[in-house]
Amino acid sequence: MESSKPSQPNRPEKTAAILDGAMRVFLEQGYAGTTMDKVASAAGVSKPTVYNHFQDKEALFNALMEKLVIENEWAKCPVPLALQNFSSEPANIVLKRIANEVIDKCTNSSEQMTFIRLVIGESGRFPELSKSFVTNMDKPIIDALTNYFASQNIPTPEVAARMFMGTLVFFLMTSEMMGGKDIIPIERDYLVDNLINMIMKQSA
Amino acid sequence: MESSKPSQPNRPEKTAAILDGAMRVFLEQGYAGTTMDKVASAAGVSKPTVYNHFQDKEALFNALMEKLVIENEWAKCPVPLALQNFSSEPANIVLKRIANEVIDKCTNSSEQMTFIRLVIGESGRFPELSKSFVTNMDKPIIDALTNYFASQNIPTPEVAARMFMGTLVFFLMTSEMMGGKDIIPIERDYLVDNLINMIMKQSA
DNA sequence: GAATAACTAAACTAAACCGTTTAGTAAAGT
DNA sequence: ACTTTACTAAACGGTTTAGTTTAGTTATTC
Repeated sequence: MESSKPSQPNRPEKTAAILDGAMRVFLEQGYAGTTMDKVASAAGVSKPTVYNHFQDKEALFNALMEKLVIENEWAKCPVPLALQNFSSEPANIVLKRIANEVIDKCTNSSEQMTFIRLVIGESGRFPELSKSFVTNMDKPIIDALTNYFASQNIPTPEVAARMFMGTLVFFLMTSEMMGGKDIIPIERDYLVDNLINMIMKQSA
Repeated sequence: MESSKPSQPNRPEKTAAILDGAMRVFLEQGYAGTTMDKVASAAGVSKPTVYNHFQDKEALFNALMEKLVIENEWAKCPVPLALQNFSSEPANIVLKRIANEVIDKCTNSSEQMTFIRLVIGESGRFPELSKSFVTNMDKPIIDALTNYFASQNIPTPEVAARMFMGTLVFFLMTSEMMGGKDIIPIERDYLVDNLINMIMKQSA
């Protein structure tokens, strides 16, 4: 007779393969457009194995998104690290590099954009997911920027941090995500340079 | 024998009823969560009638979204109108009223938020929809703000307009749409006042 | 009063999909 | 050799859904 916990983790490498396949399908097709057959096929795994590792489609989706949110390179790499290591450089140089890294991360890999689209699109049905996104992605960036602006004697650093990120996010959303590049065009460097200028003028 | 166009518009009031019912269901359930039975029921109409007025689910969705985008009160009401009629008042008063109207429009009616969520969430599958959104919603607002900031001698009015809207949109997205009100809290008036302050300081 | 146009209610078709089951395989331990 | 564990391939059951069909109703018009 088996012990009362039959749901022992199976082969961990299979779990990883399933999550990897699920990532590709979910990011490409959205939640509703994803079928468990496609996930199994993309993972190189049989469908029952998927159900041995995850209870159902929703549990798989939640596990995947949690993983993507937590170990996302976006939150790990650019902003908090850049602000702690290079804060001896001039502020406009530091900020410009950060802005360009944020923009590049989104424009170069379409996965980043698709991921955010998915989080927003499903934030009605999966409110915990979007909260986790804010906690693990937005909050570290806003906190790091706020501290940095405070160290640069910007009078209202929380506001400056939100203006900085807000302007970049709005630019990315309208230009890239929603295909508005040619509808309300603006040169990227022109926007970034003047955004930084406007904020940094406050410290003088 | 009927003329070669059998698809004459049926009773227009039925068309309106279908669009109205479809609006409620689509905004509440999203594209995938919406069934044509629910639409027919919400519209007080039989399912074949839905299909007599619209070719299929996708055509109905497109027609509805096009209508919502074009005749949206958001694009009609606050920004362009406010800027043309009251531009004799002090700039910080005008901008504060606009900011509050934009925020109120989104926080008071959950439909506005759900609508935007839907547009973003489906912008992968319906790219024309999001482009239409940018054209009819973002562009008029950005253009009006740009002209206004130019009239107030702000040096880079296009950038200021994007900072203004970007900060508000970022605030609404993180706080309201993604449930981050308590995760990265900021007082609304504090944000709006200092956002306007920062921008208007540029004209001096 | 017959014909027509727009509609309704309800049943139906065809396909998709979630999740399960069945039967069987490969590898490891005992 | 026997059992157990983790898996595969394929089929299946039940549900949901887009879209259609059928039969009948209301209202208008000729």
